[in-house]
Amino acid sequence: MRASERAYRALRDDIVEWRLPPGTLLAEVEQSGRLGVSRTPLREALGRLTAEGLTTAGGRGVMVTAISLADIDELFELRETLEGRAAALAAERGEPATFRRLQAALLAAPALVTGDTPAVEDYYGLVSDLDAAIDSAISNSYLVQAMRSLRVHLVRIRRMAADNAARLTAAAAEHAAIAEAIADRNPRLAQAATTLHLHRSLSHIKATSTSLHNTSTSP
Amino acid sequence: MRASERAYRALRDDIVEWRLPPGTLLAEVEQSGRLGVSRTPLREALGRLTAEGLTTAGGRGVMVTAISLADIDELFELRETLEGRAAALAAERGEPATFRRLQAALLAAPALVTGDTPAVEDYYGLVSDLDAAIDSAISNSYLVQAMRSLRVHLVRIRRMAADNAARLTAAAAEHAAIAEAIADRNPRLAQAATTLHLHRSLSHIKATSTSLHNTSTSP
DNA sequence: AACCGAACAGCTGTATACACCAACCGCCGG
DNA sequence: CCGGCGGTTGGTGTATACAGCTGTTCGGTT
Repeated sequence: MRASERAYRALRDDIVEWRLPPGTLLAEVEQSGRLGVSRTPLREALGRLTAEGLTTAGGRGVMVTAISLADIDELFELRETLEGRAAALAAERGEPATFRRLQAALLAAPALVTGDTPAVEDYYGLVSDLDAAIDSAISNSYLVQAMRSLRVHLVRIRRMAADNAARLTAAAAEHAAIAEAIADRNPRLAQAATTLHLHRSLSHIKATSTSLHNTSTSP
Repeated sequence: MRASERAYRALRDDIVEWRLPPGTLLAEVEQSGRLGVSRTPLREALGRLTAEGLTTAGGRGVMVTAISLADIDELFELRETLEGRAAALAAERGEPATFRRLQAALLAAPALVTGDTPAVEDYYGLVSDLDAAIDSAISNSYLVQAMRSLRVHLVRIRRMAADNAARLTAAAAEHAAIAEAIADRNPRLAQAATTLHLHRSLSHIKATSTSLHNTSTSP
C-alpha cells in the first residue's frame, strides 16, 4: 500500500478515535517520524484530512478541529437532508428483497447489544450494511459521496456519546422501520422514518455528550 | 500566492472552461512545465481536483473526467436536495430586507441580458449574490460547503449549454421568485420555487446540450 | 515594570533526485 | 496470422535538500 494512504488512514483513525484530541498540532516532521513515512506523502494525507474538515490548516501547521455542539447541530441538519432524500430514493429504486432481509436482521439486533457478551461491532456492521444497501440502491454517486464525507465526522461524534444498550436497542428498531419503509417502496414513509431516527439520535448525543464536554473542558 | 494554489486555480479554470476537454491526460511533468511550478505543488493541485471529482486518478496519471447526461441528472438530483433545503432554511433564518433587495434587482435583470450590449456577466454576478446571501443566511457551514463543491461542476455544465437571452430572462424571474419567497419568510414556497427553477434549468440544459454532445462524439 | 523590536529557531513551501511500477512495443512461438 | 511475453520507456511515488516565512523570545528602552 502507498505510504500516503497508510499515513492518511492512520491519522484519520487516530482523530476519529480521539487518540488525537481536538487542538492537537500535527507538525509535519513530527508526524512523519511517528508514522515512518516521509514528509511528501504525509503532506498529501494532511491535505486530504483538511479537505474533509477533520483538520484545519491555519498559520503554522494543521490542527485537529474541534467539534462544538453547534457543529453537531449543523452536521445533523445536513445529514437529515441527505439521508432523508437517500431513503426516499432507495424506496423508489431499491430492490425490496434486500431491504426485507435487512429489516429482519435489524429486528433481531437487540439480542446483539444485550446479554453477557455484547457484540456491538456486529450491530454497527448491520447498520453499515443498511447504509451500503441504500447507497447502492439510489445509484447517485454524487449523493453517495456527500453522505460518505459526512460519515467520518459522525463516527467521531459517536465516540463522544455514550452508546448504551437501551439506546442501541431503540436505534435498531428505528433502522428496521427505515428498512421496512424502503422494502414497502414507500418514499415518504422512508424519509419520515429517517427523520425520526436522526432526531432521536441527535437528542441522545446532546443529552450524553454535554457531560463529556464539561469534563473535557475542565482544567 | 502559493504555487500550489496558482496551479490549482489554473487547472480548475482550464477544466471548467473546457480548455482541457474530458479525457485529457494531465501528466505531472508536462503540466508542471506548462504552469511554471514544480511537481510537488502540482501534485497537491491534482489531489484537490481529484477530491472534487473534476479529475480521476486511475492507473497512469490523472484524467479530466467526462460529464455524461446521467451525471447531470445525478448532479441536479443532489442539487435540488441541497438547494431546496437551503432556500427553506434561508426563509426561516434570513434577513428579509436583504432578499427583498435581491428580488428587486433580479426583476430588473432582464434588461441586462437583452439589448445591444448584453451584460451577461453582471447577471451571473446577481445570481452569485443571491447564492451568497442564502449561504450567509442559513449559517450552516457543512451545508454551504456541500453546495460549494457542487457549483464547480455546475459552472462546467453551464458552459456546455447554450444560454440564450430567453432562457436567462426566464431564469431571472425564477430567481426573483425564490428571493421573494425567502423575503416573505415562507420556507415551503422557497423550496418549491427552487425545485421549479432547477427543473426548468435542467430541462433547458438537456434540450440544448444534446446537440453539443452529438457533435463532441462525432468521429 | 511594561512594552517594543530584532534576532533566532522551527516550521512550512518548494524544488529536485532517485526508485519502483505500469503500460506500450516489438519479438517469438504456436 | 494471432496470442503470449519480455525489454524498454515514460510515468508516478517517495525521499531529501534548500529557501522563505512566521511565531517566539530575549534584550533594550521608556
